[in-house]
Amino acid sequence: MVEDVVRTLGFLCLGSRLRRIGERLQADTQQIVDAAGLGIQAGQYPFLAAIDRAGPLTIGELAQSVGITQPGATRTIGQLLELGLVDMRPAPDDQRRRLVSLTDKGQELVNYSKTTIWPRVAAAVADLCGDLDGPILAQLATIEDGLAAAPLIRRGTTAASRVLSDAEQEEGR
Amino acid sequence: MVEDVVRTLGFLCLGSRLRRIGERLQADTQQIVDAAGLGIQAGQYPFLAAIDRAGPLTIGELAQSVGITQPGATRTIGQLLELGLVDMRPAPDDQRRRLVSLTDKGQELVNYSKTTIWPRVAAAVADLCGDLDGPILAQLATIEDGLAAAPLIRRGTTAASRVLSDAEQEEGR
DNA sequence: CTGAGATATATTACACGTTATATAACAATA
DNA sequence: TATTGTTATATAACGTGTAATATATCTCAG
Repeated sequence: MVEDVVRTLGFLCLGSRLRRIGERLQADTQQIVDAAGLGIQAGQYPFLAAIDRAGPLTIGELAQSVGITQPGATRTIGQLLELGLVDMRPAPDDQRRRLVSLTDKGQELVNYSKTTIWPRVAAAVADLCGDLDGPILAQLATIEDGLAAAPLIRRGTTAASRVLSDAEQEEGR
Repeated sequence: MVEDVVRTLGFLCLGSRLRRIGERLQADTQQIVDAAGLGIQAGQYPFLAAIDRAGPLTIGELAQSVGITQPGATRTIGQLLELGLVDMRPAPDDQRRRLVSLTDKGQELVNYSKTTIWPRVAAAVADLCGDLDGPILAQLATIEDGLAAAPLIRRGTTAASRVLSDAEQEEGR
């Protein structure tokens, strides 16, 4: 077996490692989403969730809200337009801004996801790392080992509804 | 100010969030590397470090070692070949395998980086999150806030040598 | 020793992030 | 009001990960 250098090098490779774990988590999440038969990418959800929470948002606000750059937001919103999940029209007061809102179809998808997929994913992730504590490198090692032992799709199918609100509290610090 | 949904949604978006932070860390690391005037990408370092630690490795072993897929390893090694930092030749016993080793130039770069850049980066990251403890979501929030307050390049220029060995111990659990 | 399957690497196409820059609309001042 | 600068979005080019597949080499059963 070969040494995992990214893991061995600790803080030096923390960036690579976070990215790597994040990609793995997203891929695992995609499996759960796909299993529900919705034709959507997991990475598109934060955009829908942002509009669902805050009401119609401009491209720039969406970019800020999901934490990526504006061209990335423009592209993803383009995809969601194609899928008929969102609608875009110029803001009435400023023709430069484009207000993006959920279509009925988009709102339905969000409502459905909120009751089924999202709690399921949150519960699986919580099962993976919800009770962890301690230095970050140790937690990451546990998460990596945990994912190797059992992917998200085989985790946490119970107590799902509890988890979302916990997450929000967490952030409220 | 717009709400950060990825942060708000907690475990549900942990994948996106880890990726986002990882990308940010890597971009910050690149600044430090660039400041040293070496014409190398931060993401290429793990490959060099892997060979430096284990001796010549095949493409497949490198992929495993760095934790990416084989096509990614093939591409990065291609770049390092272009840069003259590594050498590749078929394994003597199996013509399918390609053994990748450091050139003199590559070894020099590693030796130099080991004494200057790597401790610098590790120290900056340790300064950012070395003393953190507690649930992972809280730690991530602190890291995000910390990066916003002061990027890596403005962190941890002292006590650098200590950090690398600590990281290795950490992993030894 | 030959043909079938397995394995290692290379190639291709794609996903999704970035930076840099173009374009359109707004704001302000000479 | 015409010009000049700023702001919002779109587009282009690129980086670096992935999955799917082609190609070359090895292994082994018949």
